[in-house]
Amino acid sequence: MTVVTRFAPSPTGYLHIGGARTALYNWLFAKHHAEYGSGGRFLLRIEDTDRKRSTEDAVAAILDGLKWLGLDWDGDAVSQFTMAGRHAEIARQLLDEGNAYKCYCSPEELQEMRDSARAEGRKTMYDGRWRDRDPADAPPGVDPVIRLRAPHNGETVIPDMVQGEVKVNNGELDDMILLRADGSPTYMLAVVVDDHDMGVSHVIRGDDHLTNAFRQIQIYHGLGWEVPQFAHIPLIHGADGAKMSKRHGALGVDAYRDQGFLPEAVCNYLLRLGWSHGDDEIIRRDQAIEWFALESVGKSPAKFDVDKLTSLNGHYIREAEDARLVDLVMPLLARSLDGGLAEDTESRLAKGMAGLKERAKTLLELAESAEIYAMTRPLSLNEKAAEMVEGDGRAHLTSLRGRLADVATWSHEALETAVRTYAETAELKLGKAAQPLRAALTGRTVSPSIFEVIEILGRAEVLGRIDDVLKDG
RNA sequence: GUCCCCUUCGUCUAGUGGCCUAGGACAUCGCCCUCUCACGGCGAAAACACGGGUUCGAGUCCCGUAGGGGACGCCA
Repeated sequence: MTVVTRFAPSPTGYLHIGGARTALYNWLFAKHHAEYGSGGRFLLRIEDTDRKRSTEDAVAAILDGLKWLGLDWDGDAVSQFTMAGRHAEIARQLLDEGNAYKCYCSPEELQEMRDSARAEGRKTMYDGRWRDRDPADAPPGVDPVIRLRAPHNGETVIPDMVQGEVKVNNGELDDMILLRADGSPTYMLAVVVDDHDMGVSHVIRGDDHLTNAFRQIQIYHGLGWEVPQFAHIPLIHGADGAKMSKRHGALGVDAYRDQGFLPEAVCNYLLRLGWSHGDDEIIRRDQAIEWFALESVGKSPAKFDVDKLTSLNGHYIREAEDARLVDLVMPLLARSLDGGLAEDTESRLAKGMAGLKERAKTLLELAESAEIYAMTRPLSLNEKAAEMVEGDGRAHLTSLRGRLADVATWSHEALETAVRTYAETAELKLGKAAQPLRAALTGRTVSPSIFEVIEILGRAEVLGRIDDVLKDG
């Protein structure tokens, strides 16, 4: 049997990190079955029935986020709103079959019902006052809502692939609204109908939907439809232990992109947040597809830890192709240097990327360290670097300038030999000579191997940068 | 308040009754490597929420307590 999963975000904002993980798990589960089972498809449905809160921008942001993460969906994204007619038709069917009824309560009346129930410590449920009332009693001029005639006795159980069997007494559940007074479907009805119509076999979503599943199962039963497999994955919590919500500082995936994270790092991190495969930490996508199973999803919520994401990101940066990193860094450099890039920045970066990427944990750090190849003369030295080219440092620099000018073959081996020879003759530790050089050539006290930097910058630029420093002061 | 769920190092987790003196990863701290910073290597510190059972034996099973979370909309 083919596995069909779906990701069903409501377009009220960006794709936040929790949603991204839900999408990842759905995608992985479908891909796993596509490659190792008897087929799998991953669908995308935009839950835009709330017209007031849904926006085009949000839809675009969500699609963008998924694409950035590399989570491609099968077929076109489905707009739930466009299915409203179908939803109403099903509500009508339920009504005709006696599994639903019209309720003429006003929103105010319901609010009172809830308020007094809570005040008295009772469950805040609809009391079913129109469940068996004669429709002839309907107040004139009031558009009714349609409610499900839910069972009052027995229990409803969710066989959940992550949470196990979760049960509730039907007495705890009230008759939910399926169709609003204006004829539009509620979320509960719409999800069930759409999942059924789209042939969804596995509903993998956040744990905050677990209690919704009870009600949805009742709708499936009312319709006589087969209930899909459920898998409610634990939520991601913020540092304070509460659910990561948008108003809680949860960031959109675009924010992580802007902070210099690679999509593969974000995916790897998200995958490991709540799921594990023994002691494995670095898990490439193809490996994830092979290994992913709902059985190994944990049951407890996890806190988001940027440090670990950052560490993973450093790993993936080191592993990334140099050319790709150059492409990612160039626009960042253009921005930070305000367009004033050295002419051969790109070719220098191509040569220097191997040394650069080893030292960066984010693309932002990478771009910052890459500035040494992009800046035009004269460089401005930071405070510590400026100190380093004073006094002894200045003297060494002067000597070193001469030695470098005389190096026959401009290779980092020959350059290193030249500098080492100088240090030995002057009876210096290599660092005493290397640091002033680094300061003069990069304006900083930290950089890739200074010999590599010298080679890449080229003789003219190197001598020029040294002269700039020796000139002033 | 009611219902549902969760509980192993600071964090993510391994662990499915004996292999646990509880393993790995991130973070932290030391040492090594070293032209700086990283990377890498080695090492340290760090956890089974608590209380009862069941069992020859419990981190692993059961019950309770505490703590945390989620859901209780004509939102999704």
